[in-house]
Order: sequence, then structure tokens, then C-alpha cells
Amino acid sequence: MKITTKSRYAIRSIFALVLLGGDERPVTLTQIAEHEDISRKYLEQIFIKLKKSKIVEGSRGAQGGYILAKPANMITLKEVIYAMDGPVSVSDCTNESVCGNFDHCGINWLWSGLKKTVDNYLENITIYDLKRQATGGKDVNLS
Amino acid sequence: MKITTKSRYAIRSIFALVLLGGDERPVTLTQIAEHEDISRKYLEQIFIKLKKSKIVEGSRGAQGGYILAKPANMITLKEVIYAMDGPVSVSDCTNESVCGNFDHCGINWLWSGLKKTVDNYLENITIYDLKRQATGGKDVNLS
DNA sequence: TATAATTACTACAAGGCAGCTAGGATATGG
DNA sequence: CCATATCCTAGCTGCCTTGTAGTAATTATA
Ligand code: FES
Ligand code: FES
Repeated sequence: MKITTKSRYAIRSIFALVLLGGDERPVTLTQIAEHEDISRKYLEQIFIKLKKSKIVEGSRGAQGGYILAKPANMITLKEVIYAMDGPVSVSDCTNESVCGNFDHCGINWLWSGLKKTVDNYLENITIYDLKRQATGGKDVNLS
Repeated sequence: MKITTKSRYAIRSIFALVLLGGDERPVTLTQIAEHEDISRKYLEQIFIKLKKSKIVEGSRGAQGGYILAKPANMITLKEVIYAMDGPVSVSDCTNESVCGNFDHCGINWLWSGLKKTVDNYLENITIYDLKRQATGGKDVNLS
């Protein structure tokens, strides 16, 4: 029942990206890696996935780096986690192809219910919320 | 972000235990293993844990087996999962002993919030609810 | 009291996979 | 051209879950 560290790194990294000005000019992975004390090589893989999911945009070469692909308040945690690990799966018993007993199982509604609960929580928090929380709610402008 | 199969097996097994009359007379693991198509040897380990957590009671020897240690509506899913895997941990960053950055981390409230959400869901469903759901809500007597 | 049934306990093997490292290819500003 | 970055692929490693195996302890019953 754990959020993978990859997903947590991703969230922390995007948060750091915003703090370092990534909503305006490119921020390099090296900066983020130092700020968050995460392996830069590992970050590379994370950001490639984030890029594929249209959460950030990368620009190569000197003076390159990453910027947000959309406003911070449009990036939900669910989205980020999905980009890392695919859809949140709370149980392996999600359909009949994986569990022969699926149709006759009396309790799989438990897991769809739990998934819905978790998804709902993660859908309603955005990167902007992290920033606002960190600055004590004083911040108003969102990018 | 998965409930372990051990926990799912445990829940299914207790559910089966109730269906097989385990709120009155002992039900053997062999019965449950057949009913749920789970390895009996694996069930043994599961039930030893359930016993240690005072969820079931075992009686040895011929005509032995397991019965519920308390009414089905007093057994929450959270309790069962706790018995299997310990407290639900949604992130490794739960205290400063494990994460040096804990005190200065701006986002760990996320994980405590998520944990609370999940715990709340699991706390409010009991084994009796499973039975009621399975019988279309017609059942009234709870043991 | 012998026997079959059944739980209680311990050890460990196999596999998957998350987490991370490594090396090189490609693009770009100065 | 060169320093700076992203982009892409491959693979290692250790842990943890899942499951098997063997044996001891207990008890109803004939
Ligand atoms: S859906 Fe697979 S056992 Fe319930
Ligand atoms: S608490 Fe460990 S990084 Fe946030």
C-alpha cells in the first residue's frame, strides 16, 4: 500500500521545479537534483516520463532544462503518479482476465471502492496546492 | 499502491469462514482452502497471524478449526490488514528517523492525509458488511 | 490408549520488481 | 567547436512477497 518513491520523487521534483522558477524559465535537472538530494541520473528517467505525459517540457542544449507544460494548478497528483506508475491499482483482482473468480467474487467491490477513494484524494490536490501550503497560504498568483 | 495478496486472502478467508459457519462452530483450514482455492499451507500462516491479533480463535485436534474471536461486525478491514502487514504505510517518509528531511519537507502532509483517507475507508467496513453485501442486504441477524 | 485430524511453528526457495547506476546519443546556445 | 543539457536503452542488485516443506504439539473419538 505504498506510493512508489519514483512517484514521490516526481512530485517533490515538480514542486522544486516550481520553487526554482520553472514556470518561467528552464531549470536544469542538476539544480533539482541538488535541491532535493536525488540522483540526477534517476531524475532523468523521471522527467522523460513527465515529458511524455505532457506535464513538463524539456529544452535541450546549453541553457536548457525543464519548464512546466501547464499551470501548476492544472497538474494533479493523480496525473503525476499515473505518469510514473500507470493507473493506481489497489488490487490485482481488477478484471476477469486476471482473476477467474472475478464475476463470482463477492468482495471485489471493496477494491474498486478503495481505488475510487484514493483517486479522489489525489485528483483534488495540485502542484499549486503544494506551493500554497508551503508558503502558508500567503501566495496568491498562480502561474 | 497495492493491498498485498496476503491481506486479500485474509479478508476472503474470514469471509469464507463466516459463510461456512465459523461464527458458531470450528471450520477447518482445508474447508476454507477448498472454498477459496488458496494453498492450505499458506492459509496456516495467515491464520496464525489472525489468531495473534485476536481476530480468530483456533482449536487443535480432531473436530478442531477456527472460529471468529468476536462478532463479524466488530472486525474491520483495517484490523485484518494490520494483522497481516502491519499499519498501512503509504510512504516511507513517515518520521524523521527514516527521512532526514522530514522536518523541513513541505509535502509530507500529503502522505499523512492519504493514509488518513485510506484508513478511514478501511475502518468503516467490517466483515459483516461483506456478508450483508453478498446476500443483497436481506440478511439481518449478525453474530 | 492408539489413531487420525488439525493447528502451531520454523525455515527457506523462487521470482518479481522497485530503485538505481552506467554509457552513450542527440541537440543547442555562445 | 565546445560545454551544457536533455534523451534513450540496458542492466544490475537487493529486498520483499509469495509459496512450499517438514515437523511438533494437541485433541476428539473409537
Ligand atoms: S476478484 Fe479475484 S478473488 Fe475477488
Ligand atoms: S518527508 Fe521525506 S522527503 Fe518529505
